Amino acid sequence: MDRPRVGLKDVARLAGVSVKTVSNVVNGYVHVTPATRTRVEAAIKELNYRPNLSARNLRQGRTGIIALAVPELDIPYFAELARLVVAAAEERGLTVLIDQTGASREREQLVAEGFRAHLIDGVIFSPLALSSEDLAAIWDASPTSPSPIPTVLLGERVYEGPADHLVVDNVTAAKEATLHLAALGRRRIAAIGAQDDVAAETSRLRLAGYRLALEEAGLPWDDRLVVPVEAYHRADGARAMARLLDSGAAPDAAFCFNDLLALGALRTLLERGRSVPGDVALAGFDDIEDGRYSTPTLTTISPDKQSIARQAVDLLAARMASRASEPREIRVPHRLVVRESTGG
Amino acid sequence: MDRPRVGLKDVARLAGVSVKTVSNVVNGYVHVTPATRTRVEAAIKELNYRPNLSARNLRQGRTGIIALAVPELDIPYFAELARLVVAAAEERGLTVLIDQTGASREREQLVAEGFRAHLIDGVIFSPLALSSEDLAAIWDASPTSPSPIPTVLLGERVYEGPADHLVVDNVTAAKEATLHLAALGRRRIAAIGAQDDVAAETSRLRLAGYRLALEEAGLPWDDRLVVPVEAYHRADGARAMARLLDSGAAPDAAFCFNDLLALGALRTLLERGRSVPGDVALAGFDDIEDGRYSTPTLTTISPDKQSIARQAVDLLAARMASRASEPREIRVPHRLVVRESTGG
DNA sequence: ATGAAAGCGCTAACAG
DNA sequence: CTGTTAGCGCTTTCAT
Repeated sequence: MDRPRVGLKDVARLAGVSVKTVSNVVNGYVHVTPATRTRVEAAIKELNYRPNLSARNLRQGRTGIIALAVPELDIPYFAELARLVVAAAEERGLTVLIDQTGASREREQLVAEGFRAHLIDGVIFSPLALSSEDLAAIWDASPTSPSPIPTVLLGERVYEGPADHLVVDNVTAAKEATLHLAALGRRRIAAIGAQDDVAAETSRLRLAGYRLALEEAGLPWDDRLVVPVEAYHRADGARAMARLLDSGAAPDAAFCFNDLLALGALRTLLERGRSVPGDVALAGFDDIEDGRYSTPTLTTISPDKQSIARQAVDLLAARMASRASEPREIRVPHRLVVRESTGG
Repeated sequence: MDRPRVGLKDVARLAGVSVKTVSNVVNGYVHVTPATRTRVEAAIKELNYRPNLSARNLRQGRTGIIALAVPELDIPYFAELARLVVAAAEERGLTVLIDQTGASREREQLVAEGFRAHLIDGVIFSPLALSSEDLAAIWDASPTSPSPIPTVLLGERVYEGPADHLVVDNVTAAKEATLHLAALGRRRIAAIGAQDDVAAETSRLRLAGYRLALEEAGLPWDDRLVVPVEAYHRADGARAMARLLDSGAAPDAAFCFNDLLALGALRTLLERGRSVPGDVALAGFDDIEDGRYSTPTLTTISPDKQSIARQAVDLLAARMASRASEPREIRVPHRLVVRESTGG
């Protein structure tokens, strides 16, 4: 019951041609007589031949596999992104291997180092725990070390190195969201999602946008309204809002640094009998599906994920093709989507 | 700026040993003098050597990669499952390649046929569109064809063939959920998630459980309360509930065949000013995170996903090791989790 | 404990 | 248009 190993040679023998011809047929080369082509195809079918990808990869020096490194698959934003990236890659004949880093610095370092070198041709990387310094340390390492694996970085401009960046304008977007809350007449706008970690670039930028918005709206900065979180999950948002309410300095609005935090905060508010947006208006970031079906539906910043996925794959493909191109930075559009949680 | 290709040979030369010795060191074989081992390791580090996995795979005839084939990653149930499977596989030194079938029959057929043969050693497969007949057609095909790729099937017992099954007792679970609703005194319990498709085994089984529960509770069957859906997304649940309400034959409870449908239905109910569970009690299936943070929180059937993931990988590993084992069927435990949507 | 050499299945030169 | 042949980088006998 062992799987019979059938190779090009076997097909060639059966079809009465050479391996080269079979190879040509398999790879869809043009210069093959229809007659031989048919014969070869019949033989392939009869033997149920499958090309051995390992061998092909070995020969060609590439695998056609790219990695998508994300913190966690069950964060809806990354799940949605993953689906889109896989689809975009498929159109280009690339296979995607998804790597979950768990937002761990160690795992992310491995990814950046290209620990699966020779298995993957490139990586689309959404770093969370890694700082700019970490990346620099890895990529600028020793001059004798191989040049880094072709990489496209998602989310922030974290490193001035040989990688393309696909960035969302976090500062502007956060500012827009906060200004929207201010425009509703809210005066005590909380920010949920601050992070102490030096590597938390996203958090820093969104906080900066929040701060700018306060200034522009003429609202005072209040430390008690800025709530740090450990991670960007629903549970963290729920806890953060509970802390705010318990502190006595209750807000009348909150800008949450992602939708999951907002959904957690929403749960806490409703659980405690507050109305949204009546008592507290809520805005998030990411535009995940959940926010379109929660009650109230969630106002959010919507980055163009479709565009992120497509361009990430395009950039990576280009970079894999010609190793030596200049690093490019592409700004991804976003828009504020107003829904019920801010009375839209 | 081309990546210098460094191979075993280069390391061997630098360390002043043979390739075999380097290979031994890399693979952690025992019979190596500490002295040589150190020397080799230094050389590896200096050259930044990475073993070429394609070559290793070619030689060994296996890749250490398994596929997880699921309909869509941004269905939270599958995202959660994917995370767990990836983690479990990693513990066993396996890499997971996630395949999105989009619930398309064609794509699922490819997976079952092992279209990435020689790249993946086995597959954990959650078929949705494929019928038992489809699988039989593929696997029993011709006697000359190679034996199918080691496969573990998730979800239903779809095929009496050389694959292991990891099944949730859908009938019993659906019955439990429906009986729970009946026990609340609800008389007009809707079923959301019926599917016409012959291949929709899940739907059929959950519907069967619903029917059994009605009988046991002495409730009449009412066709108008059984709502078909196209897919198992929030939007379908929302539409289904809208249809129910518009039909005039409004239910006082609904068993939704998954949590996403329930969340969609919930949205419609709240949007139209109905109270949950006051006017309509709601139960789902899957126990995804969302249901723990919705308002009201969602009563649901919780299959042990951790156990599914772990056992799927274990079964697959065993099957890959010895091709000829008897197909096994393992029942995964589930429990009813009562939350606010049924007044828990 | 280490070395030499064969060959996994494929593609890319190069012939014919 | 098709055939022959040489490796891709690694593991694995078989020697030593």
